[in-house]
Amino acid sequence: MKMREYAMLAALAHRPRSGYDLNKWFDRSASHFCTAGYSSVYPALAMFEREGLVVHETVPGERGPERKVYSVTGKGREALLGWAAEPAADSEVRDEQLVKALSYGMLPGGVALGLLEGARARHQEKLAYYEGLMRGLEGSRERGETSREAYVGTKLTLMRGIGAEESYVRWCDEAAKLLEGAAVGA
Amino acid sequence: MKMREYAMLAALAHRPRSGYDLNKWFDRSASHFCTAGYSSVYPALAMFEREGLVVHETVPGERGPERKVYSVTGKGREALLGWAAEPAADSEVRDEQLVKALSYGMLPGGVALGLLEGARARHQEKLAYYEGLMRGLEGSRERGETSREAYVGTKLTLMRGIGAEESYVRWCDEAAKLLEGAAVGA
DNA sequence: ATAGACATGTAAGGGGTTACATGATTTA
DNA sequence: TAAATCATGTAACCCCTTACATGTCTAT
Repeated sequence: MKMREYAMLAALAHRPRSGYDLNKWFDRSASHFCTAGYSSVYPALAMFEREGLVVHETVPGERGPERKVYSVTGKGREALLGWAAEPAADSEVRDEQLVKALSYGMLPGGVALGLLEGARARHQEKLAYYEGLMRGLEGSRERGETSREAYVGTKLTLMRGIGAEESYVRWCDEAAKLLEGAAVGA
Repeated sequence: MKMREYAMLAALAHRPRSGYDLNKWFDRSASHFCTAGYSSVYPALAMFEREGLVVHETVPGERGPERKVYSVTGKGREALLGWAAEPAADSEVRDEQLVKALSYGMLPGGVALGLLEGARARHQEKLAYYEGLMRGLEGSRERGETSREAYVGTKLTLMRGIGAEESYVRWCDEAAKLLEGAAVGA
């Protein structure tokens, strides 16, 4: 089983969810370390159920059609924790910005600076987004809506998201400084 | 054309290289933002040549068989710079460590702490590696072995590599602190 | 002579993204 | 009544990784 499947299992361990919810979770809360679309989620859920890692309950949708809400079984939790207790593989990053940055020294003056400014704004925005999620998590924990296990797991990923974006914003600033200093005409 | 191909073009613009060199460059200097193996590199090089983006010169290998050394043409440089001047897509990260961290609150005490220690060591090591590359780059620039364009491009990626690893090490420390405070028995 | 680095490629298989397909419910 | 959100799935294609295939040169 791949990382992505374990991510789903972990999200279900934090709280029972439907495939639709899982997809939203990937989009809104996990996209900075793992992604998935419907075509990964639904087949995975079916497989989990065949293997006895999850069970589902059909619930009438509050605002929409019927939902299949999945929860992890004891077996599923065991599989998850056995995997989580092993050392992790190196993380993989594909960053187009850095590939473009390889050529920033060849671009006419100012162009790269503009691109860095845009990148800075996008990362600053993401930073604010994760900070918002963090406030939401703390609130939900205080109101007793979130278990200690789920709180710790989610907080860890949000801390990383925030740290990563702060670090990226800093890079944008330092990169701009370097380009200003190294400008062709300077 | 995809990001990975432009990365190759940029590396060739910094300095002419063979497919073998390109592969080493991906492994040693670009793996923190873009990866590629032989089976991407050689077909891409052949395609670049068909499109007139690069030309190659066959050079007797100094310690080994013959090498095909590729350089970018004017057309290749144009294609590269045209692409580099466009805003970049969001970076994609696949971080198994964070997926495992989702379950750290469910792991028996101490286990997660041990995993974080191991992760910290690996990232600290990478940090030292990038710092070494940075020293090498500065030396090579001072000795006039590297053009200003190549220096700026490479420096930008190394700055990012260093910042990203520093930030990851910090996360490992903060995560450990959180787990110590939130331990089941605490 | 054998291991290891140098060097260039091809083939196959699996996983993941994108697009497709369908339908219910609510809100404007 | 149209758009947006809710909700569950399938199919096809592409890319990427892994493995395969071959050969040279140097150093031990």
